[in-house]
Amino acid sequence: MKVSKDKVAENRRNILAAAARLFAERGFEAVSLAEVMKEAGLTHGGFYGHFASKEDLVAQACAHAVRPADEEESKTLLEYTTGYLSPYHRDHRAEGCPFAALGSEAGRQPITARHELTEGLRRMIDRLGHGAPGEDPAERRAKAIASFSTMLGGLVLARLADDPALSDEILAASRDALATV
Amino acid sequence: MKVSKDKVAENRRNILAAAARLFAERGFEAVSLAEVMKEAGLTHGGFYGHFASKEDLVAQACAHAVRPADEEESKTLLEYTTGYLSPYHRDHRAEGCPFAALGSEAGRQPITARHELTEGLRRMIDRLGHGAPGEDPAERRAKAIASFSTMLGGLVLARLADDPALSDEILAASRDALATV
DNA sequence: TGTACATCAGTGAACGCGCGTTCACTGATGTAC
DNA sequence: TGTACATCAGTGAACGCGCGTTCACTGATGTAC
Repeated sequence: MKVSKDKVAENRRNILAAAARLFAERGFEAVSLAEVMKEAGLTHGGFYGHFASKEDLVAQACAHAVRPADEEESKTLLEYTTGYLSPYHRDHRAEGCPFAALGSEAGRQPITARHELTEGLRRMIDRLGHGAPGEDPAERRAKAIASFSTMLGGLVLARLADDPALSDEILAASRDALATV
Repeated sequence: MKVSKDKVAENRRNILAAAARLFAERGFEAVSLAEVMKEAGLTHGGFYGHFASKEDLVAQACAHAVRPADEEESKTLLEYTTGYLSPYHRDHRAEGCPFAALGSEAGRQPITARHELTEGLRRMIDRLGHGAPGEDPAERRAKAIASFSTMLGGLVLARLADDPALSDEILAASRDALATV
């Protein structure tokens, strides 16, 4: 049955949100289109009315995942770091940083998805740069990049470790290193 | 046809090496068992004579990928950093660091694979800690962990970025930050 | 040392299954009058 | 504003395909004598 234009737009947003969540949780390949549609409250046949292919969904879900968050603009780098390298963030992949959730897979995705993620990464670097300490913009930008590398790597390693003590130690060591930047 | 015991052992090593290479290049799920066996010079039917399942192969390939490299033991942390955050390493995923190639997927793998990777991570931290500067072992260890986080994150982001200039900038900023530790 | 044969690593066809994708159909929407 | 009907978003069965896995078979290995 046909649905209203508003409902169509809402369905599309739901599909993107469901895809972004599921991809972050289980990876691009492990999630089927049927699962995404079910999570969005629809049946799988309607998918191709919204997207051209799974590859298209992956790219648009990446764009959705890295879209500007509006708030948090005024956080300092250090404040951001503490929340990023927290046990809560480590344990909640689906609602966390998409770069940490999908980072190593992202490099092998089609250029469309990589491009969306790269644009998101630029915004992230700019945002962190505004809250970073340093004499001139170039120094602040370099600090933002290096700090984000440490955050991302620390979170990925903390999620990888199957020993909670080691995992906590990785979070703490990465946090402490960033506290002295 | 039956083959000699030596050949069986060699075949097994070839399967593990092929799997580790292909997994690092394309991820665990995108690589089929038939591809692994073909790369190892065998046909797919023989797979189950060596491994119980794909999950078993994934775990053992992880163990293979993070096995101690014997050499490089005496490198300083800074020397290691330079090679790690190099364009060559970024552009050669298959022969590079398995944590960077598979990091974000690894956290969602079965516990068997995560355990092998965690053991490899412990060895990596110990090795880097020996070459790290610092007053006492605890300080050197913390430095090794934070530095490896920066290396891993920097490499993952450099591989993700579809803009070569941004990618190079990420490598350089991460390298420079580690040079002053 | 030489021979006879049981063992078993590897082969390749076959399996069931879930995937991405397609399509005829349904029925609410929204436009033309 | 009210009615008639063309449009089209969503449904669910169906498709071909490649996957992980199984298995009857082959023939070189390596052991028993």
